Amino acid sequence: MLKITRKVEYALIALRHLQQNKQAKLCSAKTLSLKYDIPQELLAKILQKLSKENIILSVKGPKGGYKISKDPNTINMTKFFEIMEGPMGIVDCYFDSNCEQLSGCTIREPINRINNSIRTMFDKMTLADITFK
Amino acid sequence: MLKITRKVEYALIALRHLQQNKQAKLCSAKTLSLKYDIPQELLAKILQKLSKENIILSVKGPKGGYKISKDPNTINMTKFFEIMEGPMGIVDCYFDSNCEQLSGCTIREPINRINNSIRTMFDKMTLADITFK
DNA sequence: GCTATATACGACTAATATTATCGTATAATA
DNA sequence: TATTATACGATAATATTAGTCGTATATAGC
Repeated sequence: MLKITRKVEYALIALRHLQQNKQAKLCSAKTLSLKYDIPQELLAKILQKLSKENIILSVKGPKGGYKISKDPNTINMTKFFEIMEGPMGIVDCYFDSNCEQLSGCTIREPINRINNSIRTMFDKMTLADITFK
Repeated sequence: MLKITRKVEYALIALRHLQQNKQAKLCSAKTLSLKYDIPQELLAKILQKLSKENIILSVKGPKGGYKISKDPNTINMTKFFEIMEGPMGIVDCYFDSNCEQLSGCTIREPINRINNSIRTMFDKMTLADITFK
């Protein structure tokens, strides 16, 4: 429980690399997958998602690849997690209105307090805290 | 990601009930499962685990059941989560020394900082924050 | 223009983890 | 001794996550 997924791990490793190894230089999915032993197709998809959200920039063709396109200090971890995996919460009830427990659930309020605490914590952290420090 | 499991949810709902409905009175797994629409066998196992850890007390036989046996103010959420699901961390690397990435992993330090933040947060919360408030 | 290399992306399969059920044993009440 | 309850290991069902495959598109270099 309370685990980040490998997708998120891979994304962070890749972003850290892109951040630290000269912002100007392009780096391909293949290069990263070999260097960090990450399945290439999977990493490619992750990078595509990050590119779609303009966190990194992609260039097609030979000599193509990815590079950082946004200051990682400007992206907080809540946003990053939600880009990677959708709405973040330790339970789904806030987003999933189909929960058949909803009416009888007795722990929604306390759970939401925990949710908010976690959110607040991640709101205060930025990608740079992970990719640079 | 970062979700609590249903086992934990069920445990919290049951504990809240036991806590609020007269500490002295025994309550069976069946009663709770009917009231909160939780699969009986599953709930029973959860209660057995809590009983093994002396958070609740179990009594066998007809008229048997469970009741709170420890002040929920004395059990912090880190301990509770670890009773329910084992070691808590947003990644396994701290516990799983088999991670083949370990040597090359570049995000262990920042990830551990997040881990510690979450732990610290849950260390400060007690079961009573959920079962009573 | 052609070839090689790279991103883009949807569909699919495999692996793993979670959730739930079943069977059987034991204890205690009446 | 019949009934009701906990104890617990084994297994089945389901959901989630991880990884693969096929195809399309862009572009650099020859």
